[in-house]
Amino acid sequence: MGRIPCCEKDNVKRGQWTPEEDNKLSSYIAQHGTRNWRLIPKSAGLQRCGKSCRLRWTNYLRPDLKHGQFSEAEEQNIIMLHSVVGNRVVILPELGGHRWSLIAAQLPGRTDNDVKNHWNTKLKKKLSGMGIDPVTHKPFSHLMAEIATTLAPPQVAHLAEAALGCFKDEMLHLLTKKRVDFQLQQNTAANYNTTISQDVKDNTIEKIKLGLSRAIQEPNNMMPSNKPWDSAGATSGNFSRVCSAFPASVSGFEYSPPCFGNEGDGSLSWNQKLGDENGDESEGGKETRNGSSMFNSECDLWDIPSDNLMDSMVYRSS
DNA sequence: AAACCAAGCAACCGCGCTCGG
DNA sequence: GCCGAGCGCGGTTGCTTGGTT
Repeated sequence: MGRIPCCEKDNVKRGQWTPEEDNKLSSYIAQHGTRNWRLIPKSAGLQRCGKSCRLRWTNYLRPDLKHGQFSEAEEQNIIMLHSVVGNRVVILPELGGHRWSLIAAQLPGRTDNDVKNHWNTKLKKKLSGMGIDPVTHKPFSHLMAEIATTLAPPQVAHLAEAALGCFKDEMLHLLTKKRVDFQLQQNTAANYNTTISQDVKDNTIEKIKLGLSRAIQEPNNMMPSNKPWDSAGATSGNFSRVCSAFPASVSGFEYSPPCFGNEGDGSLSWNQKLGDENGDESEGGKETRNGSSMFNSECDLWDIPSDNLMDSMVYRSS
């Protein structure tokens, strides 16, 4: 019981659109509108599937579309809106839309495909790099602490070890690729104004690796030695010490997206606790600082209560 | 200079919903 | 109420491009 295909695939061209095809489609739609997508390709003289024409029009040819880079304000909007609607995909149809289309509706000239691609390729990584889970918009350290409260004491130790293992690769990648380069730049500019040898670079990488391996190999230092694990709070607190083993770029801030409130006080701040030792000038630090300014800018979207936001979105999209 | 790799983007696919007959 | 066509959505794929080795 297969679904009827939207067109005969044999006679249909696929892949990249040519400028001629774009012109044909644009001029046809300008004259006749987008009444019936199945008929459009035939009438416009295109060997394309109607669905393909619709996609090309809605994602690329529509005259009101904005092409090019996303601005920082747009990125703020996407992140903030995603934190509100990102986990509500099930109930969104009741609100008259789906996740990406709802978000795109708040960004004039951007399509859902644009927003989705930008999220998947850039923003997810950006948040991850800041130590924030792009799905829940909570700091990884908070998530780990939450999980830890549900586990028995021995499992917490294993979790911590596993977490360190999971983050190790990511952190090594970030640190060795970005931080080292940045440190090298700093050293070069500030101190010596000379070319750093490959030996120094390798040495720095080795130091970072060593630090991470130590963190993994010495779980006892992070765990209480003789206290009973009698309460969830204690477990969570202990786990935060485990989390403190992560570099500042991962665990050194508090993040409170609007959709989750702030566990009591309701403030919506993003408080970067900048370390005062060696890691301060790292790329990671820079990135988090950008994040900080990002969420405390003049138009501070984090200060919009989520309910107001949803109201406004439903109102505007209806 | 060539090969390889990763990121970004455009396009495709399949599923679910809506609406008209 | 049922059925099928059409549309829209999210997930995924594959091509292109730029950077690195």
